[in-house]
Amino acid sequence: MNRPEHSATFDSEATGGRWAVSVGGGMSVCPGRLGRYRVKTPEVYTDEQLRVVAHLYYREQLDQRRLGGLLNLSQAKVSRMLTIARQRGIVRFFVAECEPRDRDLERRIERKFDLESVAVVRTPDGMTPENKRQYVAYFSASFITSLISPQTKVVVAGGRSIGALIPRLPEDRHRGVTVLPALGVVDSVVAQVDAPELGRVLARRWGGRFMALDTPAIAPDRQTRDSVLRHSKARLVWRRLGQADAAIVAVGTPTNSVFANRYVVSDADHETLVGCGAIGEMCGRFFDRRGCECDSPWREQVISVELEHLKAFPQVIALVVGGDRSAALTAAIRGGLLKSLAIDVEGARALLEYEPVKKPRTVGRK
Amino acid sequence: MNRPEHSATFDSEATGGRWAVSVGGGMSVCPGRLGRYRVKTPEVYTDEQLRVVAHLYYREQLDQRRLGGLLNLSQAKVSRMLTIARQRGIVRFFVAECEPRDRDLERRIERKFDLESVAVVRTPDGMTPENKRQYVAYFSASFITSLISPQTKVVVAGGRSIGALIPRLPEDRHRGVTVLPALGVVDSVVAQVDAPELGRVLARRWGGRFMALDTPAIAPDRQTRDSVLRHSKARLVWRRLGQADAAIVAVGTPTNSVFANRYVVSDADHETLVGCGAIGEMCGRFFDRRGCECDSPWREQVISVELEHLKAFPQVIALVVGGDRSAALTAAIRGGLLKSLAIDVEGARALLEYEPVKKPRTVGRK
DNA sequence: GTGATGCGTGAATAATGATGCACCGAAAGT
DNA sequence: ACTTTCGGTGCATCATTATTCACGCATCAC
Repeated sequence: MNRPEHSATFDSEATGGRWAVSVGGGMSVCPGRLGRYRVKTPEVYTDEQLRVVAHLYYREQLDQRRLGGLLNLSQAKVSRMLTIARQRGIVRFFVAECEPRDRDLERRIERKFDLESVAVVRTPDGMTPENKRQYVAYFSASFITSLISPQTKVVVAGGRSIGALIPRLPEDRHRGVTVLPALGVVDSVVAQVDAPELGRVLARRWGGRFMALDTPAIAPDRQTRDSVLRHSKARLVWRRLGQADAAIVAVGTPTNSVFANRYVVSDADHETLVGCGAIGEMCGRFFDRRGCECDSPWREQVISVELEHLKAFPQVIALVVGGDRSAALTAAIRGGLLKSLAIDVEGARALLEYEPVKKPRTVGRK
Repeated sequence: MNRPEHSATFDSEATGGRWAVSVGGGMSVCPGRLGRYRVKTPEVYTDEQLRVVAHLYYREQLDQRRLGGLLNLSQAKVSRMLTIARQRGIVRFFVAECEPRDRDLERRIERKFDLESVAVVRTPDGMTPENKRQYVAYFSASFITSLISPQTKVVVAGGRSIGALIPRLPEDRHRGVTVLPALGVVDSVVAQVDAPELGRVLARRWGGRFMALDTPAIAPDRQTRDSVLRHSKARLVWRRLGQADAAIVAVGTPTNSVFANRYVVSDADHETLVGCGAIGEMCGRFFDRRGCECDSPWREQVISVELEHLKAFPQVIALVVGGDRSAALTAAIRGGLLKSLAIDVEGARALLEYEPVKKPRTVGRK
């Protein structure tokens, strides 16, 4: 009981994807597996037929069921025809330009700090910090992904920002990286945002393998740490940490770090650290305003990737949300700890405006 | 729930504007009561917010739930924001132009027959007759509506075509017409497409009132008819029929009319009618090729609007689907029975090509 | 203050759209 | 000729989106 639908003609610029989207003046049909479909889904429907269906659906606003009734098509068929109509560009969506990144700030930061690449994400006003993290994570995900080569070793730190980031990273089964956590388990109570957890997820996501670092992030004292590293099989992993190709890290402050938040950084500890000149933290290690690790007892207890190693990585990307990290960030950058940065507008502005208390003793670039 | 054959469904409550649609080069934000909303729903959201949501939804293809999670909005809110984004034109749909009407044929018919206005609807190939009716009805609905002034008296005939039309007529609570059926009940078994039924529906649809004609469409004989009209209170209604401002009618043939289809038009009757020169039918009345009512017994028994009255109406719109009505149509037009016409391409072509023949042999018999 | 009134909201729910699946017929392969 | 393959289809079902509903919070009139 059907349409003698036949009258093959025209050029169907078949496209994969689902929605033909156009933005601003130009128009970009969504990508996808073109050639395949071109062959697999030939001219089953006339452009004219699709136009009619599209017209009735989008302009006349008939729902698919009614529309099908009118043209004697099943609802499923209408749905499929609409998909094809979008693919062929018979229907296009124009979305007002919304540039989620501030290119200008990016340039300025890149120039000022001589960073490899910077993403500054515009966050809508009135977001809660958590929203902001999610938002920035979302919009910097592809940026960050693009900075990491397939088949490499990637170190992943923990924290809420990175915790927000990982699930947004585009799945990519062919990236096949080796993921290592920047540090071990911080607490017996495993948090979702601990580096090992995140690493595991990332490895799964990118179809890579994960190497666990089954050590505590912090040992009670130096001896313990050394023996852990000497005897444990984790030693291997730990050493590989130093030879990774890239790292995705967050930047903390003495008052706001993984440890400060979840741990024992007593007021006393805090004072000690500040006394040592600590101004920021990365991967569990505190550094001064030159970006050099502080020579505090912490240093002897932490089991994580070393700052000196980070410096040597071809790529180290920091994900920072918020405007209270300028000092730490500046220090880390000046110290050559970072190569790239993803940050929100607020943070970017603060960073640009931040003036180190003392003369910025620009430690040479990496 | 499958194939509702043809919808006995109601009207889809056109809920104001749902989609901002743009076509071709121009762009029209969906109508609806913008002004109203503009006032009722002032700048609750900034354009920027809407852009972000629209971007994430249309370009990044997040579903509303995920998107809401990202921005900390309920799914419902996202849905509403998208609606507003469409209304404000932040999102626009471009649909390839699809001209459902054939302007050229319309011109030619208007010119050739000196009709007031003509709509020729392009029907896709391979439709069943029922589909075609639905389709033509759909696309001629606004055309027909535009020809009928508010606050006037409208006569409505029956039949499948008009039955398909009525539910497609745009709702318009301010039209406030008075609807009268072209004729009474044809049978004790009321069909959905009988004039009284259709009239009722139309009146509801246009927020007007309906005047019932509680008489049979056909009386057994002249006496009965006269007495029905004399005594019945329907007389009033019947007389008003003659004073209406507009009519929406179909055109039948002696072999294919309301009566032929549903009733007693025996072969004998048929012969009688043809003998009288009947070539077409409208509102239960048969006419010859000059458009004059045939002087057959039928004429004395029918209780319906008179052709002479139709002639006097400022507006009479015929809705015709199919190419087998050319003779009847030509006669009706030549006789001045019609002012406007809505027809499909096939019918239009047939009409233009049709050449009246002297011999009443023209009526193709089946 | 004390209701009214209106607007915006999320949760629940209804409506609508997309898709997995089995089936069918045509064309290709054996 | 028979079998296989493959695109295309409708149905049933699942997923997503729109809307209904009751509520909370503000403003406004009394």
